[in-house]
Amino acid sequence: MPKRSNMGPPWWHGRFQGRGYRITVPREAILDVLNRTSKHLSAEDIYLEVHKIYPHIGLTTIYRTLELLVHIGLVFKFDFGDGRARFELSEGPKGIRHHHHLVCTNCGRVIDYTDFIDDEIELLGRTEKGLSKKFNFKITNHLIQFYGLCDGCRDKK
Amino acid sequence: MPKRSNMGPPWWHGRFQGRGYRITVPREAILDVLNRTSKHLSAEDIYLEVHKIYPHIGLTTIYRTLELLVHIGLVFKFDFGDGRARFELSEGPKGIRHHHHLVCTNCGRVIDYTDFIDDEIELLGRTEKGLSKKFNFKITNHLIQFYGLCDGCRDKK
DNA sequence: AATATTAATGAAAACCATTTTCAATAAACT
DNA sequence: AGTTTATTGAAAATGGTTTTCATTAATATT
Repeated sequence: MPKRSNMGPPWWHGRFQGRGYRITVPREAILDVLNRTSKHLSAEDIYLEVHKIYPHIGLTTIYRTLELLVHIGLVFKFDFGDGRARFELSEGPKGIRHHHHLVCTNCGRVIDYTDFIDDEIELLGRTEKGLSKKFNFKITNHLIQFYGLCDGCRDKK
Repeated sequence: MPKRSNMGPPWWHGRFQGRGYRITVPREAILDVLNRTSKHLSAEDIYLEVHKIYPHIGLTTIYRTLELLVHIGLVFKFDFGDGRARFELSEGPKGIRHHHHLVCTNCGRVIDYTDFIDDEIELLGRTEKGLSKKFNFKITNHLIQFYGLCDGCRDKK
């Protein structure tokens, strides 16, 4: 249930208006779902969640909206190698929920970690600046993932 | 043309034998293609390349072999967001060809960079050690990608 | 070297996440 | 309220990847 309460329009409205994009019920519902979770949701996960409240919203709209949200930088799309994309609200490196992933290549488990983020941020800051300059590339986000065998899988092999 | 010349069996044989995996013509051909390029090849790219020399080898075998190679850690699978996976021979952070990617979210261009790798290695070493200990995770590889707009795309928007 | 064992292969079909099509709907502007 | 045009939903299409199954060939055994 998207709760707008009484503190004016949600923070994301500005990202739509002025670019020709419209604020619609499905879009608000999807952002709301993403905003409430810290999990890595697939398009279908989001569909099922949205469906509970708005049964008429179709999976196609979920995909289209996610594509838009990724495009305007509100959402980040991940690939953990299981054939379906995952989505999270994107927060820059300074965001409170910013984290990276540890992916088990055997069972597919994904662990979020926030440790060492400070060191990483410092390095990433330098790297981004350097790359940005060298390649005239405007960097908007980054992805760091470690792969290996998780606690449960490392001994079984 | 897989060239084995005269210096004994290729370095990867040891990764197959002893684990019950067999050394076959398709597998050698695929590794050979990957070994000769520095591009990011899709399964189909590899198929077409292999097909020039071994026209009877099918796409199915390419997929199966790549899956195996990824599983035993010889190959790394990337996702650049265009709906098809890319493969590269995996080299650890110290490998001569080790690099990271800059991905343009507008046109899909991928730039390899090796700059700042030294700094990264130092940080990654620490991070890996810490994460490995904290989560009892055996880290075998990592992925670092920056996203943004490339030289050609940044102004057009 | 011949045979037995079983992993690997190829062709076709199946799979399934994602995208496209197109007519109907509903934001935002006048 | 009326107009414009972005957005939506349902169904069909797409296309990379996986599965099936009978055949072939790499390795082990004799």
